Amino acid sequence: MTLFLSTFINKVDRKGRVSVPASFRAALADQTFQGVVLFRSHGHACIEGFPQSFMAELSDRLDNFDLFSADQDDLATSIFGESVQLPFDGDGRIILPANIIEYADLGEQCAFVGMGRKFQIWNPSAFEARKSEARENVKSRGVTIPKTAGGA
Amino acid sequence: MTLFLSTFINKVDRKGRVSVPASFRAALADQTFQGVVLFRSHGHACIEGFPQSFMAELSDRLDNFDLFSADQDDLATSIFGESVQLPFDGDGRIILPANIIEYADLGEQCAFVGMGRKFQIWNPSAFEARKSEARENVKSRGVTIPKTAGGA
DNA sequence: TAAGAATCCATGATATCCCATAAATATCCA
DNA sequence: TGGATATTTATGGGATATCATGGATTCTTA
Repeated sequence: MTLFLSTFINKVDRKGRVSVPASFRAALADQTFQGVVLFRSHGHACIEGFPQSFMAELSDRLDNFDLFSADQDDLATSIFGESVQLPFDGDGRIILPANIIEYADLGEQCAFVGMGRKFQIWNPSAFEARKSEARENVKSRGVTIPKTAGGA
Repeated sequence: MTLFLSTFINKVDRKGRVSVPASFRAALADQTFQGVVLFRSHGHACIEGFPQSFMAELSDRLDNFDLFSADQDDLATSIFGESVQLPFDGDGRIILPANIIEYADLGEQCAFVGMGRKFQIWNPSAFEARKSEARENVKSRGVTIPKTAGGA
């Protein structure tokens, strides 16, 4: 199992610690770096989470932009420049930095949302809204999954 | 045999456990992940069930989208965020999460309905109603099965 | 030496594993 | 072919391990 699936709501304690769901940890077990990489999402008030090994692929994908384009520069800055690498403690928890908590408006709880090869961290009630929005978009815009390469 | 066929009604015990029909398990025997992936159906008050490999395929296809595009995000949220991955215990049972039981209104029993490459889980009496509805629709609208992909 | 981090330990809840039973099915052998 | 014996299944219950969580203790380092 290597995919991040399902949604888990865990508690953020007074120290900013939160358990990464056990199944997410299992999906990260084969990594050399035992932990996650987080950065603030561009499109939403949430946090993007990746395995450390996936960051290399992200970099490759960014190279498909023109090397000196404004877009490439912006993305690289906001992703690599702002990402944080958070190791698990002995009990599978990470400590969320203050700016992350603030950006995603995380309170006592946060939602870990599986997105396949990555995941997101949300304020639970904000995610509820996001969930219906996503479902609505898929339906109304008729978004489908392309069979092979070449999708939008 | 790799298809889910026929309908089986099994008991949901006090712990929320239910046996996956043996023939369904046989259809999943070649998988690396020994278990099923479930999510709430959009069209009906039932649960959709898939082999985990199906999710892996979806993930591969999603990789054709730009990583942070709105479409990718919407699809990943509504597909992966809302699914759950349930492993078999030693006796071929799974534990149904509370929100799944609630959504499909499952009581003491549930019906596993083979649908070919996927299956559905229903409240048995709700499924009886659904069955006659489906048969009626097929008859009145003269629905048929197209020869290959991309039919009518 | 005080503030913040990292590590360690305790605990209840829950999932996982293991075994027992009974019914249904399959298998075997005279 | 008949009938006795194995296997497989679905189901229930209890023991055990895991997980999320909170708090305490040790370690850094400013």
